[in-house]
This record gives sequence, C-alpha cells and structure tokens, in this order.
Amino acid sequence: MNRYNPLAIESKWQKIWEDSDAFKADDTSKKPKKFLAEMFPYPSGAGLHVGHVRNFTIVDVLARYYSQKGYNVLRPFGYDTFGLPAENYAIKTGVSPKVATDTNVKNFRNQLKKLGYAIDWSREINTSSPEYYKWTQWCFLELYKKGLAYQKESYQWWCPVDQTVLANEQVENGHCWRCGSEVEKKKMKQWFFKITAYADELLSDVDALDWPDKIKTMQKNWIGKSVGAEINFDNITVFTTRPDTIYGATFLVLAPEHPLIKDLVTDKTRKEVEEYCKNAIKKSEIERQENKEKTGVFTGSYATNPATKEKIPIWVADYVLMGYGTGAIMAVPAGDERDREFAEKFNLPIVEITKVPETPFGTPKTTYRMRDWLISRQRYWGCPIPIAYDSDGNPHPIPEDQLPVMIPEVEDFKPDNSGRSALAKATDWLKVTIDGEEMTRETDTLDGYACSSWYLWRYASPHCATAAWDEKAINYWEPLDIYCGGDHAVAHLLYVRFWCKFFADEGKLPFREPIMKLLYNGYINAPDGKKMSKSKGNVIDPLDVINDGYGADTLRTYEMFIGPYDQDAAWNPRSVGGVYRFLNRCWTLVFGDGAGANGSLAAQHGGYGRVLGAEPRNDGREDTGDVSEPSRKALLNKTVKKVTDDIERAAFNTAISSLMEYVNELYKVGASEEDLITLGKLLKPFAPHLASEMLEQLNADDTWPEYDEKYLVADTVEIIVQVNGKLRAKLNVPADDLKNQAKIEELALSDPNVQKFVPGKPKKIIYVERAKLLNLVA
RNA sequence: GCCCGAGUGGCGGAAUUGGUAUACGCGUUCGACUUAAAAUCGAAUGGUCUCUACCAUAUGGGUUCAAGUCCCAUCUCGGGCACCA
Repeated sequence: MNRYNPLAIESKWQKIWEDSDAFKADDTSKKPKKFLAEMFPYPSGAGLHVGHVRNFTIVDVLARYYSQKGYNVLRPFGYDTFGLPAENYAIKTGVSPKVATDTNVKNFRNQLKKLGYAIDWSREINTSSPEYYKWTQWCFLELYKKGLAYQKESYQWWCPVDQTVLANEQVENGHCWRCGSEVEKKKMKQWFFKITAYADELLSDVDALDWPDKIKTMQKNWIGKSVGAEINFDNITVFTTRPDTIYGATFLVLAPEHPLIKDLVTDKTRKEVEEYCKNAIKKSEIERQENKEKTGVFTGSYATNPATKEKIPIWVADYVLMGYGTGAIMAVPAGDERDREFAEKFNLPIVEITKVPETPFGTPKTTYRMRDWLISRQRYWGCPIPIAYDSDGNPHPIPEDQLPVMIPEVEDFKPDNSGRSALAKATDWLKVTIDGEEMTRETDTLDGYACSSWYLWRYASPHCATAAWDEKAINYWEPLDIYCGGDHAVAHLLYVRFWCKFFADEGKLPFREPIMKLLYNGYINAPDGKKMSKSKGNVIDPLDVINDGYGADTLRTYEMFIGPYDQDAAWNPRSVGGVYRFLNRCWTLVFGDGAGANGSLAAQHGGYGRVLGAEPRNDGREDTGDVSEPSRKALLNKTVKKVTDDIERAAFNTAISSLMEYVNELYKVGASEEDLITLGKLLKPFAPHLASEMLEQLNADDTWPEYDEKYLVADTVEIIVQVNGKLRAKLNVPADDLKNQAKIEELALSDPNVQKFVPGKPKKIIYVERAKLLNLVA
C-alpha cells in the first residue's frame, strides 16, 4: 500500500533542483524582477535553529510564490561569518576561526538544502572571504576619503587582569565575562563612521518606508532629534530645548568630562572636583543607570544668567552627558524634574518661572541622540581596517591596488596586553611600504556591522572582481523588494540605510533607501513558552523534526501555520502532527488507494475524482460527489483568491488554514483534476516537495492559478437578519435579490422568529448590501 | 519613568473597511474499520439551560441601528529606550 513518505519525496526533489540549478536568477530577463532576502545568519556551530527556519521559510514562500506568478526572482544567500564566537573558540582550542567557520558554513549549507529552499546557490557570499572583504575595505576607504571615517579618542572597556580590551557584550554588570574582575574605562584612539552627518535624512525618510511601525518608531527614537537653542552663560555654552524657561535657571551643570572644568575650579574645590570627575568617568553606564541618585560637586565658580543678570553657581554632575548637546545645561529646577531633584539635594535655589523672554534667546540648534558609529574592534577575526601609520603616527589609506589587506595567519588568537588585537602578533604583516615609505598597519578590525552594511548590493553581482557591485546588476535588481528578519531593529537596519545614502551621494547607487519592504518576524519559543536555550535543555532542533519522519514540508508548513509571522510563538509538538496530517491528506487525494496507483484521478473517474465511489462510505452519509459544477467552481476560486490575498499580506497562517478547509471540503464532495492541480499549485510555496510530486503525477506545471470573479458569486446568498443588532434569522435568497431591498424586508418580516421580536412596524431598517445584512430596529 | 504593542474557548489562534464572534489546527468525547492497538475515515465540542433563549472577546464607562474592532479610564502581560536637558 502506498504511503506518504516525505523523506523519499524530499530527497528526490532536492536532487532534481540541485542538478538543474532550478533557482538561478536571470540577470537579463525581461520579466518583472523580485529581489528577496533574509537577514543573513551568523553560522554558529550548533547549526540551524527553528528561528532561522521561520525566517528563511517566509522568504522562501514569497520567493516561490513570485516565481510561480511569473516574476524573475532573485533569492540569494550569504553568511555573516566574522565575529566573536569563532574567535573565542579559536582562543580556547587553537583552531583557526577560518577553519571553524568553513566547517560551520558547510553544515549550514547542507541543512538549508534539506529544507528545500529556493536559493540561487551561485550567489552565495561569505563576509570573511578575501574576495568579499576586499570590497568592505574599499567601502571603508570611500568613507575615509570623504572624511566620514575618522579617528577620535574614546573610552573603551579594559580588563586590568586579562590586560585586554573588551567589547560591550563581554562586560557583564561591570565585570569581565571571563575572569570576573571589575572592568575599567581606558581612553584609546578609535575609528568612527560619521553617521550623524546623515541623521536628518535618516530620520525624515523613515516615514515613507513600508516597514513595521514598531521598527520605524525605534529608529526615530534612536536618532532622537531635539530642536532647541544654544545659550551662552558668560563663556559656557549650554544646550536647551526650553530657552523660554531661562528665568527659572538658577545654576549650571557641566558633565564630568567637560573641558572647561579645569578653568573653573578654585584652589579650595580643585581636589574634590578632580576626584569626582575621575570616579564619574570611570563608572560604567550600567552603574550610572543603576544609581539614579543625583551626585555632583560645586566648582567654586559662578556665571551670569543673561536673562536675570544674576550670578548663578556652576556645578559638575554625572547626570549631564558630555556626548549630548554641549555637555553643559542650564538647570531649571522649577521646570525639570531632574534639576529639581538635584536642587533639593544640594540646597540650590528653586525659582518659579514668572517671566518668558520677549526675544528668543541664543542660537537655534538641533541636536541628535544618535552618536557616531564606533567601528574599531581590537579583535583578530574581523575585516582589517585598510590603514597604515607613518613614523609620526599619521594614518594613510592602503592604496586600492593593495587590497585586500589579508588577515594574517597567527598561532595565538588572544589580544595582546597593549590593547591591540592578535593581528599585532603578525610582525611581518605589520610592516607595509606605501609610496616608498615604511609604515605600520592598523591592527584594529571593523565592526561586523560594516560587513553587513553592503551585502545586499553584493548579491546583485557577487563575483564581480572589478568593483564592489556591478552598476548594471544594481540597476536591474536593486533596491531589495522584501527583507525579512527578526533582529537588528536599529543597528543593522540603520547602518545599511546610512551607507546607502552615502553611496547614493557618491553616485554609486541610484536609490537612497536600500530596503523597500521589511517583514520583521517574531521568535519561536520552547513549548513551555520560555526562550529556547541549551542550558535549559528545551531546544527544538529543526533537523530532528525532519529526520523524525515529518520531513521538511511539515516543518516549513508548521512554522508558517504557527501564528502570525510577526508574533512570538511557542513550539507545539502536537500541532506539528496536525500539519503532517494535513499534508498526508493532500497526498492521499492524489496518491491514495482511492486515487489509484497509476494516473490521475480524472483519468480514473472520467472527470471527478475521489476517491469518489472508489471506496464505499461507511459513515452512513450520502456521497456528494455529484455536487453542482458552479459550487465546485466557487469553492476553487474562493480558495485561490484567499490564498493569494493572504500570501500578499504575509498572513501565511490563514493561507494554510484555507488550504485545510479546501482539502476538508474535497474529502466531502470529491476532487476534480482541476481541484487537485490547483491544490498542488497553492501548496507549493509552503510544501514544495510534496506539491512538486503532486503536480508531476497530475502532469501539471506550477504556474500560480488565477481566480475568476464570476465564480465567486454564488447563485444563492445568505442574508443575515438582525433585530436590534442581534441575529434572529438567516434568509437564503437568489443572488439577484440582493439588490431588491423591499423583497428582503418583506421576507424578513414574514419570518416567524423575526415577528416574535418585531411585533409591530420596525422603527428603522438598515440594509447593508455589502455585508448581506438587514438590521431591524424594533 | 517615557514610548510602542497585545489581552478572544481547555490550548495556538481567526474575524482584512464597525456588520453572522470563536474559521483552521491541537486536545477531548463518540462512532466506523480492526482479534486488538496504532494509523485512517466520520461526527460533536464557548458557558448556562429540556425549550433555539440568555450570557460571553481583560475590567468599567461611552459613541452607534450595529463594537473583539472606534473613544475615555483602569488592570495585566510583552517589547524598546532609559538622567538626551
């Protein structure tokens, strides 16, 4: 007896797709293009998890849907391979990050193929391959040439025991993640990208994007535009958004890092102020957050309030941040809660604001919360910054013809105790000659987000050897039509917009926004509703689900059925079984005993399938295989419309539920060949292997079915009759009568149940043809 | 603290423009098939109640012929930001 055997069907089709390069995108096609991508993954040693599967399947459903619809689809794949896990693994085991990464990529690729994704494998990219990072370095130099990559002294986490720089995520509650000792801040020269140069445009262009409001709001808040004024209090400039409250300003507060403090202290206050500043600067942001209790010291100096002409004291406090505005504020305790708290603690005057200045004060000024993007990483496993220093310590770009600056092979991957990455251990590599001058290479590498800030453009021409991206390919494919991911709401999605605007200004991209539509998917949690984690032992391995016998089609369809794509969902093993049952029913319709082992149902039954009559019913009900042609057509067309509309609006869960309804109905009324072909086509984006098998058996292609409006209109319609908004009767009338309100009213009023609730003449009658509803007000 | 989002059966969820609340799936129950079980197929399944009636979409108000959907207030949960002047 035939049985649905997903694993056999899936390996068969995966081989066919692989052998035929089935998903290769055509760079010159005249068909309309669709370019879709997921946020490319960091290939961890653990392999794919169910969250990846959700993310990638959404893209796959859309990619397959659009190619079935006749679009020229580009659906590439890549790996974000630089990063700390590989480096830490290397430090621990001595295995080179390159070797470990290659293994992980290979594993990911095999797993992706087991899921049947419609990926154009000829476009695979990998950010740690020299042919890729050569162009990341080129991007850096473009920014450098325009002054948008620059160096600045900045504080960096430093572990005094390990003698090493730490990344933010390696600091846990102010302690080194490895040795547990308290970390310090160390002032070091660091590279930055001047993203703030684009703050205004990044903000104003957000609104027009077809992105979730949540992400748009987060980006806006992150950029954090404030319009205010700068006002001089003698030689101290403050920033305020409320210049109108200046009559209430009773003291000034400077950030501990403020450069003027040293000039303001007196012999009496110097020691105390210096001590305070030193401690405040050393404090981590976490500590500043934890301790909201106001602290501060008086500098000993006074400034003049330009409005009241009064002398007001100048204080230093760590609740004022050097990185925002001017690093100095006028404190208005009567108007600002923080200033009030500070004034109360230190007994400073609180003066009600009785007067508003007649003329606007100071210079209008706009500031942003967003800071420039710190890109220096003192790490080995990253893209080397293509810079060298001359004997005076001045930076020079590595000439373009010397790119890529390759990552040197080293034995020991630990950063050294000078705060430099392991690159500093490659002594030969460090030396470089530029224009005849011997120089020393930069040992910092780039933040991984730099590598992912341009990969979407590389996808258009991933093997282009003469440029980061080929102009023709960019013009054809870009910008990206649909991007899907569940992370990086601000960082990556802001950086890629920043680079896009920069390269557009350079004339290298013909658009100013890189991503037209964003689908931001939710997480998949463990069956207990908690986050999956190795330590909790509640991880569901997607490959286990496949190999348990459910197969990739069930896994994919289940993850699309689990709930709205943008909401978090908990894994439910029983529901996986339900989806498997559904696919099994689909299979049975075409291949089951009732369908006959050879040939389609239509061939066997001369038009109508089932299944019908092939097995006698044993449930005592009549076979309804002779259901009328119009109602059969109505069902089919209704389903095509529903599934099409649902995929378009990314409602994958309801698309699948309407396919389930369709199948349930076909079991009752029998399936025609057209029904089965339509089912196969509609099912293919979700369960491509099974659907391909069905369509092959039925001798059909996979073109997306069209629906015909005329079949959606049934010959009879059901009218809802309400009394005072409550359902009291349902009327079945010929469709033509929908226009005839008088007749419907008459029918409704003659219904005995309606008469019970409407004893006399109704006070008011509302008829809504669109909703097929009549409401009588009694 | 501020800014978003959400709250619907035993469970996941559906209801797209204010118009039949609970689609679809899980679970449960019953039936068919079977020596039996599994699988499969069919039926039932919000609550109260014998009466096809009343009550139910977090809570309390409101607007409307009509509210899960709109407005106001409250509670709970989730996410983001967190001394940004």
